[in-house]
Amino acid sequence: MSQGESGIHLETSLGYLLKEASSALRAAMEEVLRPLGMTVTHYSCLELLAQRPGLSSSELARGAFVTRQSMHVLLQHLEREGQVTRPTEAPVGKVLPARLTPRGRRALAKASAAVRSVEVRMLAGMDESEQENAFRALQSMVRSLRDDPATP
Amino acid sequence: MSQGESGIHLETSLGYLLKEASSALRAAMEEVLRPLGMTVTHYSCLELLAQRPGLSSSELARGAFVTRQSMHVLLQHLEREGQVTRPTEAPVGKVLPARLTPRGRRALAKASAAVRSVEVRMLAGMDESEQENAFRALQSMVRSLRDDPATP
DNA sequence: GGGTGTGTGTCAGTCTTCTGACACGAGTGA
DNA sequence: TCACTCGTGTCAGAAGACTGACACACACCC
Repeated sequence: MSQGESGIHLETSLGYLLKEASSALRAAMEEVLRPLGMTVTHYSCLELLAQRPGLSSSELARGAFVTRQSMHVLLQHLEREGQVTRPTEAPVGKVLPARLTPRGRRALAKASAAVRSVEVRMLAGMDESEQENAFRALQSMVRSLRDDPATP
Repeated sequence: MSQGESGIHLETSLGYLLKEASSALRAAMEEVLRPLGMTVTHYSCLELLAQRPGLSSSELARGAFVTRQSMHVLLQHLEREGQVTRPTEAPVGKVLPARLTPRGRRALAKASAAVRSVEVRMLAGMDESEQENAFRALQSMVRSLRDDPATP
C-alpha cells in the first residue's frame, strides 16, 4: 500500500516530532515487554525501584509520569504478585517506602535487557556527540516547559 | 545504583528523557487546551484535518498516534458537535473522508494559537541550529525504531 | 500553641484508550 | 476468474489512567 510518502505535514513542528518519537519508543517498548507480561508503566516502576530503593508511591508516580492514584493501584497489583514489598505501617509520617523483592528483581532483569536493546536500536546511526546534543536539547525543552508555569 | 551493562541508567537515558520531555509537553498542552474545552487528541485531529482535508478516520488515528478505534469515537463526538463532517456513504470503498466545518475551523484557530505559544515556550533558549540538530536527532530515532521491525 | 500549606495514602467514579473481533471493499497475483 | 491479502469502519468488552475527594502527617511561621 502507499502509506509511505503520504506522511503528515506537521513536519516543521518540533513538538509534533517529539510526540512522534515518544510514541514510536513507547510502541517499541510495549512490543518487547508484552511477551514478558509487562506494561511500560510496570517496567518503569520496577526500574525506578531498582535504582532508588525506598521510593514512595507518589515519588514513583512522578518518576513514571502517571498520577499517584494510578501508581497506587499498580503497586497493589505488584504487591499481590510478590514483586514489590511495602511495610504495613509507615516508619515516618504516612510514606510507605517500596522495595523490590528477589522476584521483582528477576522480572526486571529480563525487562531491562529488552528495553536496553530498544534504546540501542533507537540510537543506532547517531554518534556520541549527536546523542549528547540531543540530550541537552531535550533537557532544555523540559526546563523551559517547567520553569514557565503557564501563560501569564 | 548497582545496575549492570545491560540495564538502563535513568539519569543518562535518552529514552527516559524523551518520555519526560513528551510528558512535559503534553501537560503544557493540556493546560492551555483545557480552558478551550479541548483535549490534545481532539486538537491533533482538527489540526490534521486543517492541513490535509479529506483524511480518513484511520489516517487521522495514525497522525494523532492513537488507534483507529479511539479516533472513531472522537470523530463521532466531533460530528455531533458540528466541528467535523463526513459523508454518510463512502465515495469509494469504505473510506469516509472527514472535513472541518466552519465551526471546527473556529475552534481550531484558538487552540492552534495556544499550542503554538507552548511550542515557542518550549523552544526558548535554543537557537536555530540547536533546534535543527534536535529535529534531525529525533527524526533519526523515529526512523531507527520504525525500520527495524523488532529484535530478531 | 495554633493556623496554614504541602505532601501523602487511599477510596470512588468516570473517562479515555486499548484489545479483540467481524464484515466489507479494493488491489494483487496465480 | 478467484483466492488472498491489506486497509478500513464499526461494535463490544476490558484495562489503564484520570479527576475528585477525604483524612492524616509533617514543616513552617505568626
